[in-house]
Amino acid sequence: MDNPLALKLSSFTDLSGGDLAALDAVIGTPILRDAHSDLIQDGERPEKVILLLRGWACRYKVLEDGSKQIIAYLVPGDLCDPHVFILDAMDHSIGLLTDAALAFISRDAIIHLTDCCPKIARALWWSTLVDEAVLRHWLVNLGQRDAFDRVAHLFCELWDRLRQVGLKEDDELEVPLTQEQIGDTMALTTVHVNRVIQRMRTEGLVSIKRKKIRVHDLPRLRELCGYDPSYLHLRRRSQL
Amino acid sequence: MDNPLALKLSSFTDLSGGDLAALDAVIGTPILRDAHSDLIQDGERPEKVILLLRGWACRYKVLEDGSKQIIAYLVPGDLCDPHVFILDAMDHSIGLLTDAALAFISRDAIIHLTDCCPKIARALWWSTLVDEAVLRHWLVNLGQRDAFDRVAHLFCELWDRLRQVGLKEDDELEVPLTQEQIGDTMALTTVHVNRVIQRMRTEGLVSIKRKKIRVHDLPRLRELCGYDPSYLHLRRRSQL
DNA sequence: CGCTTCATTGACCCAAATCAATCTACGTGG
DNA sequence: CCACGTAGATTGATTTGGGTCAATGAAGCG
Repeated sequence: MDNPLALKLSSFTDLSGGDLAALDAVIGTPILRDAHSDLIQDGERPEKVILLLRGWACRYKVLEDGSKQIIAYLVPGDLCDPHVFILDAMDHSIGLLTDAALAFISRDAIIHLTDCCPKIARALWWSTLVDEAVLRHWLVNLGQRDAFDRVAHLFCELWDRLRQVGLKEDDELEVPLTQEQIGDTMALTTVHVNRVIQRMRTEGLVSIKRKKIRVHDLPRLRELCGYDPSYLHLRRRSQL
Repeated sequence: MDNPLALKLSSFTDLSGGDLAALDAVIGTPILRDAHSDLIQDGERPEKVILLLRGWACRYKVLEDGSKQIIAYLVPGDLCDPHVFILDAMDHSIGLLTDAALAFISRDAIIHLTDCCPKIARALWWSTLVDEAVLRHWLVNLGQRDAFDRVAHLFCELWDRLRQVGLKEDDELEVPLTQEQIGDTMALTTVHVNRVIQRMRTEGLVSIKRKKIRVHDLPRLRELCGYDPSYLHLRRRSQL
């Protein structure tokens, strides 16, 4: 299966052949975009739903004083706001962190998809609820945890999310983020992110290869920061 | 109109008489509960959707080390997670901050309501998207703003949300929260919240009457903290 | 080879935390 | 009616995690 959305939704529900075909149909020809371009900007009115097929993106908000907060990461298989048409205008931007392949899905196609395939509708709901749970978890991170635990939690979460869409077969995680981006995510300065990662490195938890951070020792990282992945709701509700 | 949910949804869409009747029907006899009790706890599986009719509640998460983060406030008219049945278990708790009146709505009643009344279904969707926008805004607050601005933003938001459900006719806002609760919300210690509020008091922005904080000078508070309420999406999308 | 983008390091600073008392207003039982 | 207990608000002294500022590497690239 090379449709990361289908793969992600499958981790929640059993999709039929028809469901899978419907999910493939909405994608069409992938559109390629370069890193650092914005998919949609704060204040714009979205006309399409964006599905990320390859690469990484993020939601972010820039304040008047120039400070920036990354609000969420989008990885392959993530669909931004299937029901965003209801609102008037975006209250944040979505930008690409890497080169990416995208599918732009029209409002009508989304409506058709959910009307035809109740399982998909339900699975998209689930996905939306998980996105919200992740947001709540980030809020708890920023509010209550120190710098080390914040960064460690981020790595643990990305590990689990990438594994869910089949992008992690090995036992290492490669993080394609600059230390500045990690800082904008966890509300730390580049300098401090660097010091945290230094510490992780001297403790043998991560290493740097070609400017990319690699996480080796996930079990110990999890234990050190008290990570509990239940908020990702990776298991489906038993009776469904 | 004494149904705060109907009032809230009306601010987004025009509800018919039938819609209003349907919304009244799901409420039934309000249930009274005392402050400080939990409506649902972390790890439990919700069986009913909770509608808050009177009083204040909050979502919160307690960490292993005992620290607590308030994740959201629920005020009259707020419905928690209309689609929470999809998930396996709660990843946070919901507790009452004041004495309250509630309606517990069954899963079937929610499904019936949304199946019969497409306008209500859409308005509930809108409400869910606004909740998520508020959460994103809080994340930006915790990550990028200093103590004064965080507390000021909270007051401004509560002002707008209460006005939306008809609980604010005068030009003052009474905040029924302890300084400790404000601290747990904005990730500050009680001591520091107190100092921030002292400052607001000496600058004539708020006052304390009978242990309740009262906000007088909203315009200046808004200006001082750079508050922009667009994230609450109080205006409906024009063409709907 | 010179840019440019990231990563790294050191010296110093500050907003907010911590610790530790008070103070105040209620509410309650006697 | 009052002494007492308790939750919450205040205040002061001190500490600290992380920020700020300012260079210095180091790798990739046109």
